[in-house]
Amino acid sequence: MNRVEPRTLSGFMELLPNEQILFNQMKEKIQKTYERFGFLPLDTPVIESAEVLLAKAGGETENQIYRFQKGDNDLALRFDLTVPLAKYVAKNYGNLSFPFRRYQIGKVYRGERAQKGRYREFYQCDIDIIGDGELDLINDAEIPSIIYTLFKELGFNDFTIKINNRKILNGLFESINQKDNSTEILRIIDKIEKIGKDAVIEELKKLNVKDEQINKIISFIEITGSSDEKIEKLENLGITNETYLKGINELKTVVQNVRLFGVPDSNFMVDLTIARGLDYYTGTVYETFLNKYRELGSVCSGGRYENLAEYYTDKSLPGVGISIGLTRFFYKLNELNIIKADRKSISDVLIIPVVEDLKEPIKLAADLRKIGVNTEVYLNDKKLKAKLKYADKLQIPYTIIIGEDEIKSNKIKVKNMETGESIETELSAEKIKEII
RNA sequence: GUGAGUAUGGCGUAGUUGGUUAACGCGCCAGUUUGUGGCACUGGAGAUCCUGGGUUCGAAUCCCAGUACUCACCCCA
Repeated sequence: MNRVEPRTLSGFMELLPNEQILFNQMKEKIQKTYERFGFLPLDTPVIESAEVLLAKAGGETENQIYRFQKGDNDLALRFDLTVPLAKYVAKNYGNLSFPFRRYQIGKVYRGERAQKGRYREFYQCDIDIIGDGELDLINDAEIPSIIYTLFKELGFNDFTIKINNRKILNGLFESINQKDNSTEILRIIDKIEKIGKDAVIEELKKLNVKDEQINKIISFIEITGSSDEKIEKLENLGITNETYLKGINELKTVVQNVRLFGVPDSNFMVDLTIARGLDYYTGTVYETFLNKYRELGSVCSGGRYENLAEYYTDKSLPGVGISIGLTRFFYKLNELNIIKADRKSISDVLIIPVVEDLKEPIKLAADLRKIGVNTEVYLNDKKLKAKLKYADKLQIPYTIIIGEDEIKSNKIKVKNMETGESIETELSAEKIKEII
């Protein structure tokens, strides 16, 4: 027989059971938190018509998208969850209630060269709030409170949600006549933490930005102090550009209201270097860092955009949202041993039959499941030793052996596999549940 | 798209002046121990040494090509 080597494509994550259990737990916590804030679930197809997915596109996105023909259809795999959302809202505009709050957790695809912690197929966990015509700025302030609740829920305390406003940066660029280069400059500024101040200056010089302008940009992003102090310093820079002033006002409002939503100052701050590479953000932008693990980069980011679905509808649909790249986040947490995948089974109990007639063991399992106990019956004809070894290897916490004696006497022993101790009780699901 | 590196049982690895039965750990199977797992001991199964070609009396080892994977850049989650 000509065997095919079993392999998984580069850039695609595949986990062992213990890791998958942990991954699913994280995914579930994220989902529960999103729902607690009233976000509605949404699931859209992984495959869309290329025309729809590439309505905007251009540049890198176009190069990285998986695109293929099936018959006469020109198809593509979604590369994020925002474009499908835009299509969905435009298509179902009449059936949705605005502001439309939706979450979506799903896989997206990017055909780029894989590298450490970077995948071609990965989960994004998105929330967005979409307004009809307008969306009040206070929504921008609620977002950090969701991030805050979420990371608390995931077991983190020492994290910082960094907040900035694109209008401030864009206004600054306008005021120094660098509006045309704004996307490029933003990208460079965004890298300051990684490459350092000097490298940023070098890159700006390559863009033919004048020294005087570079100095302005640098002294701007080097503004220090608390969130309120930074805002005050921005106001006192003497820049009169309209966009700039609007940005400051927005940022000020957001900061005040973030506090209203209960996020402590220890977990958020204004950071003027946060720019986000994506060019569709037009106002508030967010990035979240785990302070003890800065090397992870931003683990949750997003922002405000002026018009979600301009390529699909005339309706004006401003929105604000965030995304967590769960696959990468999980990979890195695991790599740094911040999380431990120590559960190898999801069974609470393994029932081990040592009789021919499986009626009683199967009935007991059904009874246990009915009252919420994850129960598994060992169904292969092996020696008792092998059956116990199975429970041991999967670290199933309890075992119950059922044979002729147990059925006759109506008494069983619940064995704690960690301590090795057994507790005798009645052959009844309720009694067993009390023990485990 | 650009650059560098790696490829040996299921997994992690050893294996260079080219030399005959490819080694070790983990895992797997069996036994010591016929209704009680983990520990220990004993034994066992399991390898187209990535693929194709070349050099050589002889290649896991040297050369060429291909493929895959990894890392970095670009970009991004």
